[in-house]
Amino acid sequence: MKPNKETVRQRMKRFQEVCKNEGVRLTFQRITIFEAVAGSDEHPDAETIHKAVRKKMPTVSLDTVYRTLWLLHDLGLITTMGPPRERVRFDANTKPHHHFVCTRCGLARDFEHGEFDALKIPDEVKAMGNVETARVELRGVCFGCAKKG
Amino acid sequence: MKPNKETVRQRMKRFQEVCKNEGVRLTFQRITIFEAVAGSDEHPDAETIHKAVRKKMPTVSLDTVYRTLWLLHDLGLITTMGPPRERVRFDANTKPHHHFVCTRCGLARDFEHGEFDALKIPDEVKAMGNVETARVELRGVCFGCAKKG
DNA sequence: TTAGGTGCAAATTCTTTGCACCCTG
DNA sequence: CAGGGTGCAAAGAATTTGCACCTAA
Repeated sequence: MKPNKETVRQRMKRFQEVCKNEGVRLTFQRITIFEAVAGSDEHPDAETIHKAVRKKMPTVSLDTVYRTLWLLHDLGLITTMGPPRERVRFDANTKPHHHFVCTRCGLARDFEHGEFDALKIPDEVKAMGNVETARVELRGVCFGCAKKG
Repeated sequence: MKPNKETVRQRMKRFQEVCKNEGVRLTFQRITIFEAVAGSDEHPDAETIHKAVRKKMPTVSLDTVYRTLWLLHDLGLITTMGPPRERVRFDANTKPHHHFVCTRCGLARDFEHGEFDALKIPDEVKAMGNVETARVELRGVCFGCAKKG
């Protein structure tokens, strides 16, 4: 489930390239924070990421984590998802993908599915604007929660 | 675009029935707040709703608006959508529907589309849990924003 | 009548900002 | 070495809660 070494390596590489191209400095904080997001598939929120990076970098502040996450977001290196009533959550998977979200525990899992990437846009929507991305969000109860009753 | 009289009437009726069934009291505040959401298609946030209901009910407090909205949500009478980095927005359209969201101005428009309601759930996701709802979110730039450059 | 609902104000929670010092390029 | 980046502390915005009074059923 967790991104494998190779995936993480690719993401780090792209991160470094984009930063160089955009003239964004590669600081220890940014590298460590991006690494944390790139190595997780749990759509962590800012505070979770902060806790994780503190292990390598005990003095990093939460506000730097926020600043860095939104910077990475603006660079197109990570995306966000905001299940209502929860904190914003971050995701280093920038390939087209979709979500399964458990309405009970908040578990959010990515999945890729070519069919969903290629949905035919209804004319009604074409009349609203230019669609750039399509994301399907499937909601339900995960088996973990279902078991607990 | 705006829900027509008949739609609003139906929503109000359902609201009253559900409240009766669930033993939830029909207060002036609740009626007015639900009416405001039911009569809008703009996915207003709590503060927008507060401003709107104040016209009819100048003393209503923002916290009552919040409490009422989440109550309506828990009763299944309204749903929420949370575009990242924005406030939670509410929606009285509980029929299966999907969203077009402008990434520039935040415009969010509902659309119905049978094909999207009936998406075939991938086996991979069936292994995660029981899917209850499927919602497609199309993101792009609306024509209003595209024009402004 | 009476339990549930409301308004007020204060508390929380999450997130952002100003500023002086620091470090990458 | 210069300008972007960081940590700290404090501000801000959105949302929730405690409590005494009020009102729908």
